[in-house]
Amino acid sequence: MSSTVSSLPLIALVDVNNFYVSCERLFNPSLAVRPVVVLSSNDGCIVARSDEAKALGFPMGDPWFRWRMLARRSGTIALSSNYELYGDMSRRIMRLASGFSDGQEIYSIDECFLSWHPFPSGRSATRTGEAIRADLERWTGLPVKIGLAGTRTLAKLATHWARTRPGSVLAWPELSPEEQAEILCRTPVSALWGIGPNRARRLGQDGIRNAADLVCCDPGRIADRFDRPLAQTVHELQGRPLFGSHSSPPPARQSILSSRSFGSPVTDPTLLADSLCVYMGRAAEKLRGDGASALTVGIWLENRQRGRSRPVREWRLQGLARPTSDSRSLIAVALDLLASLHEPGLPYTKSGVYLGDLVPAGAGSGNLFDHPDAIGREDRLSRLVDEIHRRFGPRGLGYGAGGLAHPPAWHPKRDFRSPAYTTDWHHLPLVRA
DNA sequence: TCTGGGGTCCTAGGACCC
DNA sequence: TCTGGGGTCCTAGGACCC
Repeated sequence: MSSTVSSLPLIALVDVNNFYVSCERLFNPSLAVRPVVVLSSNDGCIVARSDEAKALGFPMGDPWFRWRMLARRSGTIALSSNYELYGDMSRRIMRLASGFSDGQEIYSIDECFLSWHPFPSGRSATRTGEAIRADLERWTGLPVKIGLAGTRTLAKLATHWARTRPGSVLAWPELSPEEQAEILCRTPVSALWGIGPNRARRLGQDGIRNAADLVCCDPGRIADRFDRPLAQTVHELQGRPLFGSHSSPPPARQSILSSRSFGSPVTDPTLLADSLCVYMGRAAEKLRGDGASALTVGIWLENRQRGRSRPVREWRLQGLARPTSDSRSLIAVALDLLASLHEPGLPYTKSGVYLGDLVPAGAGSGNLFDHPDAIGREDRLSRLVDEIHRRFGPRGLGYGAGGLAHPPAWHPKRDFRSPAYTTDWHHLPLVRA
């Protein structure tokens, strides 16, 4: 195989290693060589692990209480999620990464796709990846791995194996056919992007166990026997890109959710209302940040009952007469819905809000009965609140339906939280000479 | 008493991702 | 006793229509 890629489109997946743990380690060097896990909101589940913690057997996504004893015995450090820190570090590294290619799509808080169309002929994909990795690490301190390939599914696969490479970079087109075949053989289908436990089990029943088995399949037959998304995965594995075109802008968000589990069960309707106000305030701010308005508002409440494996979740949805992004209007709808949903005495464990049918702000807004000045006033007030949040943080000013206590009684547990090193002056680390 | 066939739209729920 | 949060897409089934 030649050592360079010809003039074909190329996609790179940039993935920060153990992102949450790596963020924590940036500001707390004593974590550097110790096993570390980061817990989800409410200190519920393990959502990130250092390599040392992985080696000890801490699993992803499992409830924390099952692993507390192992943590104590092994000297593993557990930290609550610090989303202010992770969000800020994510913005920094994404902004830097966007400068390396023609196109960028931010896929998650710690991953983005970079694309070239075409990739310059004669240039080495491997060396390009290595240069990006070195710059990102130098500028942010965060360790990354990079996989490059002609399709996203192959770029994902390449990133999965990049950890085994000296420079943490793997360019699929620059591997020999033998190397490619070996990787496909050694990759179980469950490790491929888009194949979860369910599809892996069904494929196994047909004797399709690894990526090498799957890449030989006819996508049409896979679509008939299984489903279309799986057939698309086969297409992509064979090197024909389907997911995301190279030039189209990333699709607009279709819905916004905001929810949290309560630190302890809540029966008081005033506290439920307060939680919905806070979540709707957040969701509406995100909505305005997208330059969008919503036509559907929803809320849900959850209660967990003994003996039931899954919590009971009850929804209420409401269509709006005109699209809006005004926090107060959206909160008013949410509180109306709460009145019809809430059952007195039931101990709720979680609440959430939903904004759907999003349209660009201004589209179809206003009707005969709305005074234009009123719409302008709503908009200016919401944007003023956004500005206050940007300058003074979310506690600077908020919408409330009851509780002013801080932290509110329903607030999730965060017993092991680190400081907001990069977003709060009071949390700046001090260096003593 | 008899009671088709095909289309669309909506919703709930499942599968998957990080 | 203690099980996250925020998304996307697909499918099946019911309601409805002609």
